[in-house]
Amino acid sequence: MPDAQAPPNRHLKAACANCSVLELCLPLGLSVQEIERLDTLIVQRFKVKKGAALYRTGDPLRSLYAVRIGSFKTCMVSVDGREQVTGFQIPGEMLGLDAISGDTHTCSALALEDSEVCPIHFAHLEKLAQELPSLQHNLNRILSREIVRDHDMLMMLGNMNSDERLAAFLLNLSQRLSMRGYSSRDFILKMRREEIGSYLGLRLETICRGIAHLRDQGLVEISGREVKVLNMEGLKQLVAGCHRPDLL
Amino acid sequence: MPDAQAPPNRHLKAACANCSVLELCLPLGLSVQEIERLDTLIVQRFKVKKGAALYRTGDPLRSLYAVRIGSFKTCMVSVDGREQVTGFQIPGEMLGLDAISGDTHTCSALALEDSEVCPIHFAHLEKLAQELPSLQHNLNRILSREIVRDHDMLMMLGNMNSDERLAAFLLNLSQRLSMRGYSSRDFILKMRREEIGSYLGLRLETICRGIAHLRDQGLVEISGREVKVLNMEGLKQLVAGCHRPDLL
DNA sequence: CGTGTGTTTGATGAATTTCAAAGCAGGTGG
DNA sequence: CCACCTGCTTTGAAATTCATCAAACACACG
Repeated sequence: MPDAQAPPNRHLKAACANCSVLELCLPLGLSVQEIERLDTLIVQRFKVKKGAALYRTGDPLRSLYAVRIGSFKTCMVSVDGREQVTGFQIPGEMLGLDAISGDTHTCSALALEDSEVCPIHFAHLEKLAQELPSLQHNLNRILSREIVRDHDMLMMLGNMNSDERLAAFLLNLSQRLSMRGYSSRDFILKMRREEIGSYLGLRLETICRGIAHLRDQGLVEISGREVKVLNMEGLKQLVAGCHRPDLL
Repeated sequence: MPDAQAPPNRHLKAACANCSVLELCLPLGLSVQEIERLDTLIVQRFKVKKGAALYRTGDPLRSLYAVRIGSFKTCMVSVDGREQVTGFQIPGEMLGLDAISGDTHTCSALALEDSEVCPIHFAHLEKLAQELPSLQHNLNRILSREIVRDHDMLMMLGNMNSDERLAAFLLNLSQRLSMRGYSSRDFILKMRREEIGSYLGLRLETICRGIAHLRDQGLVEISGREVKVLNMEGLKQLVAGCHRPDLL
């Protein structure tokens, strides 16, 4: 995962200079005027300290958030204190989409490192989207894409063994990072083994062993949080091997 | 699950007489005029034979679908032929939301019994939603709710053992059926053990054994596809016991 | 230098999958 | 109407994977 600094991709930054609502304005060809109107949504941007909550389960939905710098995990907590990580978010990705359904956040978003987000006031967004059909269309797509991602997760949890899950996780992260302009081969994990495990439905020890297996096969080199992908194709084959090639 | 006939709930039927887009028009208080305009979206409704596909992975998105009668499963298929069931849909529920993100269906929807659906032409829906803010808001919520549901599934797959998953599945189905006006205590499963297993990330044999366990505890009476819930509270305790009480 | 948090590795046991076989129900054709 | 398929379900026994428990290690920080 990236270090805590703005994404290096110049194209992205240029296209959406002042805001970081990449997800909202980039995918579709909005006009400059439209982007400027979008900018009016961004009344502020603010920092979240490592370990702090951007929002918590039960909080009323005020804003969606676009990650500008840093990274987050979203997680639900059960009575007995166990937590389930439902996702990791890196710069350019959205947070809070689950809250639209009931005007209340259904999970907590915690910063994995010192981070910065752009809040997007939801009521204003809906109002503006009403006037900008392409914005609305875009919002629909973003919501739908989240559904697709979740289905991919379900597929993974239903069909893959521990090593395959880990490989799929690394590939997915690698691909998302490269989309944002970071290296797809060298990156830093911002989360602990335990959090990866929760996300993949495994224990932290199983993650450690999985890492050892991938290392033994010469596919990756992982020491601590540093990841070097040595054999991208090999990783993909591992994932595709028993099951799905299309998860990427 | 219900037999293949229209939902018995008179209130629902009355409120949305000709269409079955319950999800779209009911949750929010639309005016009669608005509902009538919504009706214009429903150019037809059509039947899908048991085992037939409503749409398949890769099909272009033309319409979303509201299930009117019967039931469906959505599933993704891997190269080696294994399938992953990502959901079951009963009358009143929506199909196809995942296709919005890429204008292409990312899973296949197969009828579990002779069924009937209302297609909702998506381009028209977006157009109409532009003019009816409450409709748009509603669509946002529906999409978001799908995300919340998927997160609940992730939580379940990550935290629960086989018996707990099965109990949670039965409770969830029971609750959805009762929302549509069917009995929450007696219903017919329209899917095979194997499909339940795929959905819950388990093998069909494990489902069988789970059923036996629930029966031994006097919680349910299941013979073949017929389900009788004997102790609803007991089921809930089982689910809540080790993990999450809020899944319902 | 001690303390705390996070990671790694080993040994053991439990839960689930796999393999196998038998039972059951519904439908078809003799 | 019965016999016989075929597809689905149930149950048992063995094999495997993953979780649990436990201990050692690494590293950052006061």
